[in-house]
Amino acid sequence: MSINPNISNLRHEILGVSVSLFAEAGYSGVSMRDIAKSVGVTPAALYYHFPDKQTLYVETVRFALDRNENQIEKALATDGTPEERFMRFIKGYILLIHDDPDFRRLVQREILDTNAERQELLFQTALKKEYCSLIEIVSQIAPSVNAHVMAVTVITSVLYHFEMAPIKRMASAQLEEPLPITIAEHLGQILLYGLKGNEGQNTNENSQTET
Amino acid sequence: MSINPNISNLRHEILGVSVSLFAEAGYSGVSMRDIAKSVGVTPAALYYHFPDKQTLYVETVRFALDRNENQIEKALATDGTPEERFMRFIKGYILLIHDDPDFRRLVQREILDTNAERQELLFQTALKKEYCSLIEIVSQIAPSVNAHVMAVTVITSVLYHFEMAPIKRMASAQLEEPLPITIAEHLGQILLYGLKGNEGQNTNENSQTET
DNA sequence: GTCTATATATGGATAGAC
DNA sequence: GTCTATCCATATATAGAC
Repeated sequence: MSINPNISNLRHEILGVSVSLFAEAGYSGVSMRDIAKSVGVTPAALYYHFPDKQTLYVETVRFALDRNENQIEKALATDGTPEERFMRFIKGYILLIHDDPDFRRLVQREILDTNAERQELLFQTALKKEYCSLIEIVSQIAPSVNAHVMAVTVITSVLYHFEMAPIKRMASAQLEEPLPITIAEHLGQILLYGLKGNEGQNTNENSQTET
Repeated sequence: MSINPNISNLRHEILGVSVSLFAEAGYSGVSMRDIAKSVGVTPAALYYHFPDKQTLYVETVRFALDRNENQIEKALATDGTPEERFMRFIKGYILLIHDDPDFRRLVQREILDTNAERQELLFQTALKKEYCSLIEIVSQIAPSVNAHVMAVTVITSVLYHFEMAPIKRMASAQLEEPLPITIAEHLGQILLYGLKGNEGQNTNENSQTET
């Protein structure tokens, strides 16, 4: 949405290439020379568009967030029943996270990052909305469930699901990876039943199955 | 503890320091100088114990895995009902992942890593056992649930839960972080009910089960 | 086994030509 | 706006003294 046609093409090309490279190797795993080479310019050209590597990196993260903003908005739409919103969130995010692996990995790297300032940027601009929406939805569906644990469970489940694909293949060699929408439906059902099952028994002093 | 007293103390000290540093900043974010400085020796001393940085890194990952082997074995014990095993897995892993944040972050970095060889090492020595155990347990509890989706959901939920702590704090400022055992109980209930709720869908007669 | 000293490569960043 | 050329800090790794 915020793409201004007046702004140089090279700037956008740099950002697009940077998303891939930083997603693949992380901030310190990519040099300005790597980026310049991938774009097909000299390192000096990068410094015309960005004052330093740190700034280029932050702009890269913003760029990756921006290009998924529409999808994110759709997944967070507030119409429908809480159950519908819950499933829409999971489907929307699984698709988003599946379709843009560079975005997914960049977000995962940012979460691992210890730079407080950059983490603040990511959490404020990306994850906070999702988290608060989930808290709201979950509280409506099942007030007695710990909404924080549930929200975190949903976010981690969608955000990291596809990173486990290699394990699936190793455990059952000729397993064909299901379509993302199929995964979303299974995941949504599991988590939705998890919510409702807990709601069934509100007072849990001995909350586990009898042994 | 599998620490062999015959092996040099410095080697172990290097590995211990390396776990922290690599967990914090990743492979390319840590230099041999950084490690040497943290240990209190010169870089040359590192090269007496390890041929190069790559090898030191791989040994560091092994070291971090080894020091948690006992806990992992306990969490994977095969006695008890499937439901008991399921809860034991979640409790054991949440505790392990909570108590050794360096191990947790190192594993997360390895999962993000694109080096196929190193990923194979991690998946074979650490994650495969967990994954296969979960597939087995889940199939016993709820044969009609997609066991792969469920196993991946459980692993991602425990492995990444604590990385979302900053978000929790941002969303509700004075929220006190609950004890790991409390988190494990909530998470276990949600996921166990998710399993059973889905199972109820097909064969609707067992609301109360085994002894 | 650990140090000093150093070879050699690669990193971020800038000046000035065009 | 992009390039050539280069500065300078930092990186991995090794040789040889002790």
